Amino acid sequence: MAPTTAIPHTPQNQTKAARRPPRRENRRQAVLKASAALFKSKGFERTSVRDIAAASGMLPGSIYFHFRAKEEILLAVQKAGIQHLSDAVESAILDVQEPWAKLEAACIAHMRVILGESDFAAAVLDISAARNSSVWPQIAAMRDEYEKNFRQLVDDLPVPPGTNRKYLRLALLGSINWTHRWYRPGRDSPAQLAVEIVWLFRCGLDPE
Amino acid sequence: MAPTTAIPHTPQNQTKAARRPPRRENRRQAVLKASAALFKSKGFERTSVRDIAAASGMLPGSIYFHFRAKEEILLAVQKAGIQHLSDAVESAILDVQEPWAKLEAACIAHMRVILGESDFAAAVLDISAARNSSVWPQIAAMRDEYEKNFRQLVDDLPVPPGTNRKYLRLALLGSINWTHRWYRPGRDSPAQLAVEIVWLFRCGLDPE
Amino acid sequence: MAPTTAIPHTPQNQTKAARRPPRRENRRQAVLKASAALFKSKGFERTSVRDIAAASGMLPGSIYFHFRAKEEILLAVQKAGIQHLSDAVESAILDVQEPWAKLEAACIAHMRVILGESDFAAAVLDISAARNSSVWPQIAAMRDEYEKNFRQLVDDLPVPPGTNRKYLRLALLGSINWTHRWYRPGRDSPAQLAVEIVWLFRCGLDPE
Amino acid sequence: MAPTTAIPHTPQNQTKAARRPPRRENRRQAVLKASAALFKSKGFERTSVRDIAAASGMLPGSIYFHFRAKEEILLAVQKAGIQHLSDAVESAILDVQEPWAKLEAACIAHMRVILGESDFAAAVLDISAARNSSVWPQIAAMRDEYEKNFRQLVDDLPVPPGTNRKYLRLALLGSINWTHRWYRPGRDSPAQLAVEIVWLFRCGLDPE
DNA sequence: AATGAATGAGGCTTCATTCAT
DNA sequence: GATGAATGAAGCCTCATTCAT
Repeated sequence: MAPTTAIPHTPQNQTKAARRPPRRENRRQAVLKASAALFKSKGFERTSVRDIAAASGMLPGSIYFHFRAKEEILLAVQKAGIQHLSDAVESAILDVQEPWAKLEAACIAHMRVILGESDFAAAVLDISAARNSSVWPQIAAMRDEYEKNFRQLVDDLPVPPGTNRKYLRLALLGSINWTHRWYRPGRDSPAQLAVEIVWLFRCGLDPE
Repeated sequence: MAPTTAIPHTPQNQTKAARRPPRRENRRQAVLKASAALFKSKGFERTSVRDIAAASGMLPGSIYFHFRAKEEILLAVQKAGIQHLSDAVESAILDVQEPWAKLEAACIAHMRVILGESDFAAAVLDISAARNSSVWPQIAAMRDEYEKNFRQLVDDLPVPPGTNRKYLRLALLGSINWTHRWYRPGRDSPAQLAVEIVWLFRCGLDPE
Repeated sequence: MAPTTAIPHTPQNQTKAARRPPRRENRRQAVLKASAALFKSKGFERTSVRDIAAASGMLPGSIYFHFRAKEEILLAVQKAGIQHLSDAVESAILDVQEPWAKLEAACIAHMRVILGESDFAAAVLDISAARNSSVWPQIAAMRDEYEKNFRQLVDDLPVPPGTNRKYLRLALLGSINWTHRWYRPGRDSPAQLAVEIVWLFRCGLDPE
Repeated sequence: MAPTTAIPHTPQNQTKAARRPPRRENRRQAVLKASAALFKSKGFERTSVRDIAAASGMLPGSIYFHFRAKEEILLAVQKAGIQHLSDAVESAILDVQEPWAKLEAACIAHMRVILGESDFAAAVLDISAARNSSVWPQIAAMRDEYEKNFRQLVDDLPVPPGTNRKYLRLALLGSINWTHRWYRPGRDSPAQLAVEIVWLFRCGLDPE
């Protein structure tokens, strides 16, 4: 008991061990946020480390205290973007049971992120810088891991026998991800778009 | 036969008008071909003018006899790629009348090009370098022009009333273009893939 | 005796003077040892303060508690290396009287150190970093001081009149120091090498 | 015959093929010369590519038209230095027959170069930058090749049976090369120094 | 005594581009 | 038509050092 009454006077001590890392982590996050925004607007290759430093309120050399190389920033941005997507999708499907509803919920969550304001998600969709970088293997692994969610969702769908589920999944993902090339906020929300697209796949068009 | 006897008197003129331009054009095409291949494998930004020159059998300075700037090469590559697509699609739908068959023919042609060996088409699908370049407006205009084909094809489709044809078109294009991110030559040919995807949109999945 | 009775009242003083400095001195020695090893294997310029810190189990900033600048580490390493040599030579010649035997003893001691495992001595022989540093004057002074030993030894030698003792000394030192560029532990020990070399100078080769 | 009368009007053509390379070669030599001087006075690591460019009358980027990397300049400087030595020694011993005289001639030539004004030879003797560079294997090979000359010269010497010729050679080379650490132009010339040193090895000191 | 974080200058190198020849 | 040589800006990154804590 004595200790517990003695320590309250020095709350810094307790928080020091808990706050220091956050400090560093904050700066790191600042770099990532600035980088994601720059990557989105100018592309990875056209963004210089100087740009990133300036946007993060640092000097160029300081970036290298937090990241070993420019490509490690790319990796971290991609990781964060995929994590955003993953978190959103997983929490969206948590309480949904019916297969089509579950898929729809996942698509809505996915699309809300990629069409939302997250610069991170935008970075995920621009694959070309990632594919040509030295960290592509790691990025590809994370992407695959994320796509497993959709594989499961599509596999659970009640579809006519003979349906190629792989093509179905990839066609759906293509339709959905392609939206970020043309979508502009306006009449329809990302969620409505998701619903429409899932509906297209579900019901088809042929009136006959 | 007559020409061969008539022309010999002005050999320079003829060679100037008939041989030089081809020669120059040949070199230009060589640069474009090499560039498209390099852009495909390394990306635009990671391809240097030196790389292009080396792959074209020239020295760096010589490139500038054919193009005013690196980004003009990008523009020309994109133009050629879109032209390939356009030619293929237009000739494919020429003799087809039925709307769904016509769309299918277009998709098959489109997909054959983008999944084929044309480095030019691959360059077209990597939008990010183009979007961040100074020639993006011109590239965007060409892409739009090409997509008009598909707008027409989708508009001619007999679909249930209330169908959002814009979303349908974009979803279809998304599914189709997305293939170049995952397709590997093997069991199914690009044409079969196109058929499958169009079928998905046409018939839907819901067994009920 | 008086001091020992006066001090017990201030135990802090004693521990401060007797315990803390050793601790600090230990860390300092650790830095020097790590530095000597790194300088030997990578050279002074290619060794970063970070390298030294890591090899000493510290962080970069901590080095500066013990040394004001990287070049002061170089100075300290050189000083330690020369001290090793000096101690070895002085104790080796202590009980030897005969001039040639005395020189031989010195050479054996010298060569044992420079061909031994002391990273410090190796640092001494790599003159180029030292010569280009800002602490070169101090280093040069220490080297000169050490070489005085050999000057004395050579001056005491009974040699034919007309012999240029300066050249003799420098030729001998050259032969001896050069060994560290080619010697590899094996058949002959450093001491045997020293004996051979001194013998060469003493007896000459010309059979006539 | 006709051609020979037609061509004189364009003498540039002929010289173009013969002068262009020299032009490039001249600039390359300028870089090497400036580099050797800078390496001698500041050391390789403390010499920046900017320094070299400035001393060669170029901009930093231009250096890389002539050399692929800073270390390739080091390699070229070392190569030139060793070539100087090799040429000097080979031509010096060409007409000498008697073994001791031949060795002496070689030593004189060698020492004239290393104590002369050639910045290249000075670079050769500063081994530490070379040893820590990535081009060390190539440099080491060239050095070995050069030292073979001396191996031959020492092997041809008439010496008492039991003499270790390897140690003899290395001791002699040590004495000779060490001079560049202490020699200052003055009373004795490099050649006189060489004679004295060879004499030391030949005749020994022991008056008995 | 030591550390974490940052600094800012400077390192080597690449690059698109130019231009006399 | 093409080349060789150079340019100069900018690229990524490392480094010795500092300083509040």
